[in-house]
Amino acid sequence: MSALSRQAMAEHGADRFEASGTGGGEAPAVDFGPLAESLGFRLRLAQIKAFEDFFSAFAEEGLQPGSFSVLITIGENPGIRQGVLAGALMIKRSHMAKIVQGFDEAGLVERRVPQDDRRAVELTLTAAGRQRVEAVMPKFLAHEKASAAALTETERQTLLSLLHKLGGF
Amino acid sequence: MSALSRQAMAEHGADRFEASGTGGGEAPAVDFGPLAESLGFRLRLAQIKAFEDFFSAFAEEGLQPGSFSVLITIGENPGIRQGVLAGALMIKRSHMAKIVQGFDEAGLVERRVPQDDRRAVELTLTAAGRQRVEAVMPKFLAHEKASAAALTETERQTLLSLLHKLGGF
DNA sequence: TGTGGATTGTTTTTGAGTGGACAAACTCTG
DNA sequence: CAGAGTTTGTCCACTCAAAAACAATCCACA
Repeated sequence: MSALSRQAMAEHGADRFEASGTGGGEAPAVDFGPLAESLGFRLRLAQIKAFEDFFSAFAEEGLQPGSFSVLITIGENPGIRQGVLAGALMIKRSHMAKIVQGFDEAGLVERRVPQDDRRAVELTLTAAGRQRVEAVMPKFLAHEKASAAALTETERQTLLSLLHKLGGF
Repeated sequence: MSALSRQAMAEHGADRFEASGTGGGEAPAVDFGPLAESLGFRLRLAQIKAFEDFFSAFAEEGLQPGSFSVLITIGENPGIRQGVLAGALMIKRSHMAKIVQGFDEAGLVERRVPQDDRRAVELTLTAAGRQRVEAVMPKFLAHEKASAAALTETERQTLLSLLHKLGGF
């Protein structure tokens, strides 16, 4: 049964997705019941898997998905406020403070307090920071491509669009 | 521009998704750069949002998405092995031990050691556990429906199928 | 002017989740 | 049967991330 053909069946509320083991042979099937139809549940499973893949690919670089996205986004938005960055990436401000502190100490990010609002912090990549991003980017793009290998390009774009729409932003 | 119409544009690599603030008015737009096209990144965003929604809906019940899914899955698969459960829900065995311990102490789950393999633990809901699940289920289903309100039913099913396919199980 | 409230980032504390070492039980092979 | 290797769950130490309390600054309005 193809994944997309399930659509018609589901209208009758009669199907149940199951978890069969990934590779190893005789993993018992698990019935997810109503969870199988839950977007939140499926999102969680997909995201955990995506994170694991990212980790195993970038472990040696000492990179984590979260902080890597911070670095890239600062590069794309020089002078961005720390709170705005946190909001966009859905990272709590308290956590963002830690992350930025780490990057600052590592010399990858510069924090600048603007004169018109001395509470705020504006973030920019240092030369080392830009260099770091450029160094890792090719591997990142390759990883992206590989992680979407199970989908056609059209499916991938559809998935992106639907996630985008679901988030409402 | 509709979310789905972006598909054609993206082929030319010229578009950039942006993060506009959800509600409050003048939130500055943030350029995600290559991240906007990243499945892992979009998954993370969508999942964080889904979790937050779940939390704000179920805070008073003292329920968390992860442990709730454990409870439901035990209910759907009486006698399931603890390790099998952990594998299906992508929860590490060490963590599952903690979760199950909590449910056991709360009297919601019964742990039984089968005779044919005295290392293993088989899990079943107690009467109180079943009652708990039944009590929360209507609210959960309503929450699911509300959280998918931004999508049509067809889009929702497509999204489920694509997530399913992406995970490869 | 100056005072109360809101915003911005930091610090502290708490909990979720992981990794690794471990003990007990099982299996396979000689 | 005996031993090595594997599987299953548990415990402990640790990291990641969130919640809450906090300090500094800004803003609105009398």
